Amino acid sequence: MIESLKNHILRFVNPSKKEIEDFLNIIELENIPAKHYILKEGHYCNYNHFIVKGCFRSFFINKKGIEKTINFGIEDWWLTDFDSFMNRTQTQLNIQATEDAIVLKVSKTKLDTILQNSLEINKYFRIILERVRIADQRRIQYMFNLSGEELYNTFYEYNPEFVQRIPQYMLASYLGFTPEFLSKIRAKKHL
Amino acid sequence: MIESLKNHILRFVNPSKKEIEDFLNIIELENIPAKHYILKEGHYCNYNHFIVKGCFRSFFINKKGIEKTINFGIEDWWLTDFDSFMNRTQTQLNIQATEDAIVLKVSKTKLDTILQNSLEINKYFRIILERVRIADQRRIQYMFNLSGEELYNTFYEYNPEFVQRIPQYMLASYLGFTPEFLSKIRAKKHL
DNA sequence: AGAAAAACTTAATCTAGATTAAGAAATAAA
DNA sequence: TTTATTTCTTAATCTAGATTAAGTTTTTCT
Repeated sequence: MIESLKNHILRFVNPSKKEIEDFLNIIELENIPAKHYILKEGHYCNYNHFIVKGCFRSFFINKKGIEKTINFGIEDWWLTDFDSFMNRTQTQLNIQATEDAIVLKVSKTKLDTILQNSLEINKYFRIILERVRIADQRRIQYMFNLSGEELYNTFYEYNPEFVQRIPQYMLASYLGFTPEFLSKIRAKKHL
Repeated sequence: MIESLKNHILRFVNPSKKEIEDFLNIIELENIPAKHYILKEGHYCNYNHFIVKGCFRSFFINKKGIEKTINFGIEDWWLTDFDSFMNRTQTQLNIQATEDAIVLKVSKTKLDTILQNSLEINKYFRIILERVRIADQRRIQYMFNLSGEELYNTFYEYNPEFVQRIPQYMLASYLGFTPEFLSKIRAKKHL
């Protein structure tokens, strides 16, 4: 189980045996059944989660009471609310498993002790965050540049298997429009 | 000049004298007159820029030929196109000074040699990127949740002085709507 | 100071996507 | 294998913001 995280780390950096063992020692394994939450609005986000298996969505509830999905996470992704995690504030986010899942989680306090001294683990998270930044920027760029229909087509093109994996209304929300509109787009595509 | 970067680093991490000197030694100073570019579409982004003074915007040109501002940067911010910087790809972005500016820039190759060995500089950039991630997530959340008018009011509330500093059409573009619509919002506010 | 360029405003018209509502399919649960 | 719950579709109506176009104000340059 923990091998998948180890492999992920070794794809990016070259820690010593001790360095990686120290890190892996603070990791906790958790099974999350579908629909269960690993973070709920109003709570403090004390963990960063590495997804071994399964799929999650993070969403918040807007003033009209509608759920807005702002991110998905699948295998080999880290998932947390950095704002709450770093600044020790109450989160506005919910993070929910969309299918049965397995995560490796690390608490803020334990992670901090590792990051205090480990060059390679710092590198690892720096590199992960650089990649996240690229993805975020690309997403913002797409949101500005593309119509709803184009957003869907682009997403489908790059993530065809993932589209099957989640309910349509979640994808609609992630792309920034209503499920009704997504239905309309799909109807148009099929004839 | 380089003091401002030094101070910024010391706000987040505690490098040894040698560690910070080694880093500062690879930094180059550059003056950028208003309207000049530090990055142009189609080029390779070989530098990360720390803004000592002035203001920049990064934008791309969409298919309709319209400039879309996706970020601003002011004093004490790092500015680059990470996608191009990390992946050595041609950038789609333009980064332009909106006023006379001074930057400290560091090349990818030199930065890499520092990041190879320096714990504290890795920490520094990791922390910066965590903060950037928080800002990006918040921005995405706002874009989904708020109407154009609310986006403007929120931005104005948190950055009143900055609104004066840039042309309105750039702000409109950054917020995701047209300058005409921003004019309408402002007209409504004033009576 | 005067001309040119850049930035901003106003108003009429148009459209992508939201909203509302009701029914149909598909999944899950009992 | 029936019932309940969740998800998806269709269609009519509505609206925030885009587009177009023309005029005005402000800034920059010579």
